[in-house]
Amino acid sequence: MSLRYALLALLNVEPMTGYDLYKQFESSVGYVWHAPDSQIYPELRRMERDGLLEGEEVAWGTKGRKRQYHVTGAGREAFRNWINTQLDYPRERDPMHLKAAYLEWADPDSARSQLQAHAEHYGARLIQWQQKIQEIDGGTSDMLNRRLATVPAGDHSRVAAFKRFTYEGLTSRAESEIAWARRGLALLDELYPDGEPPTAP
Amino acid sequence: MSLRYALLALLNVEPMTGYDLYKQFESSVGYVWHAPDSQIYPELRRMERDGLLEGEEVAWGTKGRKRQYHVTGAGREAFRNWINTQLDYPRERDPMHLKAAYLEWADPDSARSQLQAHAEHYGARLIQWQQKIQEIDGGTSDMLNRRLATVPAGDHSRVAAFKRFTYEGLTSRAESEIAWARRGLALLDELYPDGEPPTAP
DNA sequence: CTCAACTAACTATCAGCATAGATAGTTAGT
DNA sequence: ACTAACTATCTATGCTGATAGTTAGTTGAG
Repeated sequence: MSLRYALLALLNVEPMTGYDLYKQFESSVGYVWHAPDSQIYPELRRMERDGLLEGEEVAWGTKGRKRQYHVTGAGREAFRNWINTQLDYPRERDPMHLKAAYLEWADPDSARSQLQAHAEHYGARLIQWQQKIQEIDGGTSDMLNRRLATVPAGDHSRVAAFKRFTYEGLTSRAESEIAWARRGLALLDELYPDGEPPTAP
Repeated sequence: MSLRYALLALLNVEPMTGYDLYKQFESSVGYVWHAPDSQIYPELRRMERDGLLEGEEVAWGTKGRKRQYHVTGAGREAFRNWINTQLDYPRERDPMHLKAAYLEWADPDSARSQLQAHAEHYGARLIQWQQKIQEIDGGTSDMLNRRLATVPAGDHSRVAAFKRFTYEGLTSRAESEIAWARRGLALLDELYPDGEPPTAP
């Protein structure tokens, strides 16, 4: 159900086509939320059906047509309603931590490379999210600037603060994952000091 | 696809019925991985069909019957294969962080209570996971003890170390989420010093 | 001019998971 | 003897998301 609200959030800034939204999710916005186009187009149709959006056929080239959606009053209300509603947390289900619990079954070299990959995965995210924070601080965030243009100047700092806050959360999560993976690598060195003992537990 | 391996992990320790496994996921094991019974029973049948498990009808009371599954050689191999395979990370998709990015739309009181709930949610998890660590350290973890009974004494410390490592990761993640939520609450106090300004952005 | 890359939208299929409910037998306490 | 709680298994429905296509028009570089 969150895809709907991610779409509303983006369309609150300005009207867009499904393809525009897809591009957003493929680039910077995708660092917070991602969706494939095969999910976006049908959802937009459902949202229009539900009265949250209104679509409008726009010419594109000579024969081309595209459908641009803008948020309706009901859409804005639904968004505000969502943002004020407590979300319910899913049960735990994390493949990497599940794996970690049974790492004695793994080939030590494989365990090492997987923890290494874990650190690298979050390392890459970390850089992206830190970059976002710098863009926010430097006023060079395209997304944020378009959003700021739609709110009174007095609210600018507030809007920026929440965006920054979001990325802070993501960076500290990434840092915690990296630290964990590093501890895991150290643990492997400790538990398998010499080369590679038999794999079968 | 991870459910399959979570089930194999549990069944590697001892044969169990679908209901036994369901109970495990409902209790302590559920702090790392959860699945409803409606997912477990069909998956067990598929796993038996795929030769990873063998099921056996066991009497239960006078008329009752239950099906107890044990892991086959192919099952153990599949598990070892999984644990040695690099997993691929899903794209970012976190409702709470999505929400946080648009918190200027929220009613400040609602924002506060949601961040409070976020901290409390992870606070509860934190306690559970810390408890697990203490059980591991104190040798009172039922699950771990049954698992240790199946491996040579020389491997005990290793097996325990990986379990502990898993819960360490989960606790530090929880701590990072709690810290983030607290920072959010402080931010709200900063941005809305006096009562509650108009909600509409 | 033409070809590659891009824009735009849509379809199909499948796994995972949530939710809800159905059925039937068992056990323990009153 | 009754009944509540538990054990055991199964089914149905629906949403989300991943993957992998298809179709058609547009734009820009060489």
